[in-house]
Amino acid sequence: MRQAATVPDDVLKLSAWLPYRLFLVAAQVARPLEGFYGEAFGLSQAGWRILAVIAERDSANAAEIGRACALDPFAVSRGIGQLVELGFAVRRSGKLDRRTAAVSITRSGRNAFNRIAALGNAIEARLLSRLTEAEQATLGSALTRLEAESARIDAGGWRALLDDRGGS
Amino acid sequence: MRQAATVPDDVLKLSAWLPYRLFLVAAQVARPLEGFYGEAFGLSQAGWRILAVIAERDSANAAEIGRACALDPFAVSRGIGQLVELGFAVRRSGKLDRRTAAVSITRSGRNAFNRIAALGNAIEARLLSRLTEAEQATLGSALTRLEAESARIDAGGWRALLDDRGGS
DNA sequence: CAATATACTTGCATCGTGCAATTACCTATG
DNA sequence: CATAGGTAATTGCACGATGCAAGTATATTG
Repeated sequence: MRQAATVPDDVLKLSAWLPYRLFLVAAQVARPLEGFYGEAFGLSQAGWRILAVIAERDSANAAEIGRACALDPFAVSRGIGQLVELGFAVRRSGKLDRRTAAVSITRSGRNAFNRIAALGNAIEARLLSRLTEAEQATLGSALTRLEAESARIDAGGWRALLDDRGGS
Repeated sequence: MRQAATVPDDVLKLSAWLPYRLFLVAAQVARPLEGFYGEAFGLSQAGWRILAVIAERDSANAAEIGRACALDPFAVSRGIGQLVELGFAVRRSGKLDRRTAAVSITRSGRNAFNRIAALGNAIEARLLSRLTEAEQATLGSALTRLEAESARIDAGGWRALLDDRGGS
């Protein structure tokens, strides 16, 4: 009964694998929200993210937006285009560097944002209602470190993952 | 100075919004993994998820697979098709109900799975290395409840979110 | 004042996704 | 036991998202 060879230590149970669990919650919660802003405003996911970013700034250029919501320049450009078409944002060419454009939210963009944010907050509240205050605090602090570590993992690529043990 | 009207309680800061934070970690961590199994095996995300599911079962039909990895029947069918083409899975028509097919992993499918799972485990280890044991336990238990609550949110759709206060 | 670099945009080819229609099969009913 | 209706899975097609090459406009540098 040399069964050991058929049970490698590489087992991975999808439903218990941390990245999948995070993905699952994020995906399940994103669907109703996307449904809402899609139907109500014809907004794409990138459009919503960008709208949220410019809602909390006076203005931002494409690079800043991309950094703030993890979108590549192409997606940012198209997302801004969509918001401008919808009348939710305006582009003004940058005063200092005219290759950049200062994007800002319009009044009707802010109205849309407020409606979507209300739903977003309701979703977050539903999730948090299942956690104690202590758990919420722990989760928040843990997520900060997970965000940093996942950014490093992403930056390193898969080749870097196969040999090295642990991190700094 | 009736400024209150211009500062509604609908503010939502993307970078502090729980669903976005979960999404961000999941997405950043998924990219290197997808890069790996995409280049190495020509596998899609659905293909990888299905492979992981049939790796832990003797066989499964499409409906079971879909339930286990949150994929709709179309995606499952196409994912299985891909795995069969790659030689990673075989379909045998179900003995009890011949509308269903019993899908099982092949030897070479398991080889591929083991290689990918090694990477997946490395990623998870990197993430967990940033958390204390206590935090890992709290996160695990919190995620269980978040999974359940997000499933309810998803099932209810966005209309159910706008009026009701709290949950059960 | 070229030459090169940067910020962003556009076009195009490709791929994933959603949905209607289809096939094959099972089950219940008269 | 024929058939009507339901279910599991698949396929075709249309559409939108995504990735990348190339283009435009502007800035910077030697």
